Amino acid sequence: MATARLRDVAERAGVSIRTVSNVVNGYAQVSEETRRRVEKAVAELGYRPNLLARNLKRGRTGLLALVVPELDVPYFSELARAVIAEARTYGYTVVIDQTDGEPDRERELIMRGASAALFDGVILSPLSLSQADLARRDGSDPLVLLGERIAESPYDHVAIDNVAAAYTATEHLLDLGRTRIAAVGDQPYDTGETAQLRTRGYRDAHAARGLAVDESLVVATPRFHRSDGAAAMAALLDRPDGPPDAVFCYNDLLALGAIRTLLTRGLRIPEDVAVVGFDDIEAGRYNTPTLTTISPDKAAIARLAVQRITGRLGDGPQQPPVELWAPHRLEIRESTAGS
Amino acid sequence: MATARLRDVAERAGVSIRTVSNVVNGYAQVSEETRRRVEKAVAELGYRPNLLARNLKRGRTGLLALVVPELDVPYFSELARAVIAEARTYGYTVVIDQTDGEPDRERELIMRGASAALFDGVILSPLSLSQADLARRDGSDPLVLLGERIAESPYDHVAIDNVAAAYTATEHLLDLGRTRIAAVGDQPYDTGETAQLRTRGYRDAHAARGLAVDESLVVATPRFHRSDGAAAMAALLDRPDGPPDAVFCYNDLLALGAIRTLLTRGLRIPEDVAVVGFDDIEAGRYNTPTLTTISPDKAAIARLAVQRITGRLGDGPQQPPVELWAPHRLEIRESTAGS
DNA sequence: CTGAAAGCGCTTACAG
DNA sequence: CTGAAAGCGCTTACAG
Repeated sequence: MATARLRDVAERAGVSIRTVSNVVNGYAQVSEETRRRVEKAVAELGYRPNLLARNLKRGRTGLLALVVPELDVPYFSELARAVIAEARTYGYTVVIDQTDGEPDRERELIMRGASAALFDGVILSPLSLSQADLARRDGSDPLVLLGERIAESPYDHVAIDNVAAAYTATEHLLDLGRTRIAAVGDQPYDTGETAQLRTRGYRDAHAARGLAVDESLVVATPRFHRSDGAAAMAALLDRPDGPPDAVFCYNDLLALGAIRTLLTRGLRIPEDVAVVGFDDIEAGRYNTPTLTTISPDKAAIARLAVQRITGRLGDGPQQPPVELWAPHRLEIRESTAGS
Repeated sequence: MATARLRDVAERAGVSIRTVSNVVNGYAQVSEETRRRVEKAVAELGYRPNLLARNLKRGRTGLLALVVPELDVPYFSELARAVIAEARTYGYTVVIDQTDGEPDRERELIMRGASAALFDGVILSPLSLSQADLARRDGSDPLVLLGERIAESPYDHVAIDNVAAAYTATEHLLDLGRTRIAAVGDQPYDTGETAQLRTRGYRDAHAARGLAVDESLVVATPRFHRSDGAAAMAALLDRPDGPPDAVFCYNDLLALGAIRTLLTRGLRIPEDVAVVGFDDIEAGRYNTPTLTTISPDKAAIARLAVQRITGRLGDGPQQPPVELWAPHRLEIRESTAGS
């Protein structure tokens, strides 16, 4: 009974399945009397259309997949909110998938999502799939990547300018007169492209003022969690040459972890150590001290990504892949400006 | 070309579609030579099985939906992580949907999810759908609800004991000698059932000691966000009779918002005001002060919910709906214990 | 306004 | 080991 089909409804109502389909979908004109009979049968049988069958026939599902590494990293959940809102304006429902950065899962999802008809399109924020991996695919899937196009890639990319953002963040610290600025969150390996771009911005800002970078102040972290930031900060404080006077963390979570360590050790923020984060998550706005951060325009990222996906869904001529840039700005708060 | 079908592969390889299906799914024995031909054709055509068609035929999708009000509320994203992990052990992929608490969306999702074949089952954390609403459905869907069964309901429920948890939290504050304990997060309306249970626990703890509750200290908040907690705390501080000496917030986000307000106003935590939250999200563990909170066993919630869903998916005899309880405990940290 | 029928792309008894 | 064929539950020209 949980599985009444169109045919069952038709039989019960004494009409053809075509007619049932018409009333269920609100198509065409159906006589009042027939409609009533059909609706009665639908109710009695508890009929609900099988979406798999409908989608198979229609050739679309109305579903967009958003694939992110970690949902409990606020940047991603906040981005998800923006994507969901944007997709709805196009009539799409978004369904979210978390990969935990496992390459197999990321691969599986772009396969099953983009080209296996389950989803009409996918927006992927790759973590363990390097840009090079992605460049190997043929690009015919409705897939938009979040993050700069580093290697040549056959897909659309939506990103903020990480080098420029990191440059701005570092410059802000330099403007404050800080001279020993640590950079926390480098990822000097294949899939750490975004982190590497931020490191580049950090270096460029120093170079622009003729300042040398103390390489020991550039610290790598395995992931971008609070615990990584706390641990990195602890290591920085334990250095024989004393603590840095500022820290640029590659995301807000790292910064929040670092702040916890600083406060626990009795250091003052920003007097002793100024801290800048990246992402502008809500937690940073309610932390004490509130967190200075780079704020990427998440709504813009969502808008560009969804637009690009839906644009590829029609039958129009396929456009060549592009790289789209969303704006960002520096949000100055207590962790660098005092209260 | 993006849409090569089984038939195309079969033609190219010069075999029947049955054979192609066999090699694609790794079924049966296929001669080395045939397999090679088929694999070559698959690669050349870039063939990937249409999952919609496969699922329609197989009668299952391997997809579980987790429907939550807000993904950027850390409790839900942390819960999502647990559900995803648990579901994987059963071979299920979970796909997440955010309703923003809109009743229409919650309704749509349980319709399309549970009984429209897109998902094999759904785990729903209802916000705007009251228990009464849910009780009206027929219960034949593979649907598990998160939250206590308040009204009679035909579905399985998985929850923690909110009354007991709130009782424990309040008792902890009373044990500290606090006498004016505010409760922040009441929702005295139809869909605020969980909040109301927490208020009941708060009252019971007072009653158990023969203490009267100052009704003006029970404050409602529209939602459970940091901003709501900050605003509620500000209002509490502005009272003519002075601030409370403790606050029990119905989730950690409210507590974090309240703490921000307290710190901004120059009050000391816990000396002037002790704060207890609910949920045990990561942010509370890195906040300064770290947050005392009720820690629901999210892994247990996930385990029970997924088990229950998968249990309903087989062909076995259907069991009557049950109410399952996950454990919780009080996690004492700096916001009540000092540092 | 409504029927009979083809077909979306698969899987899988049934034969051989 | 492999084919020919039915059917999962829909939608939708094509007729009438």
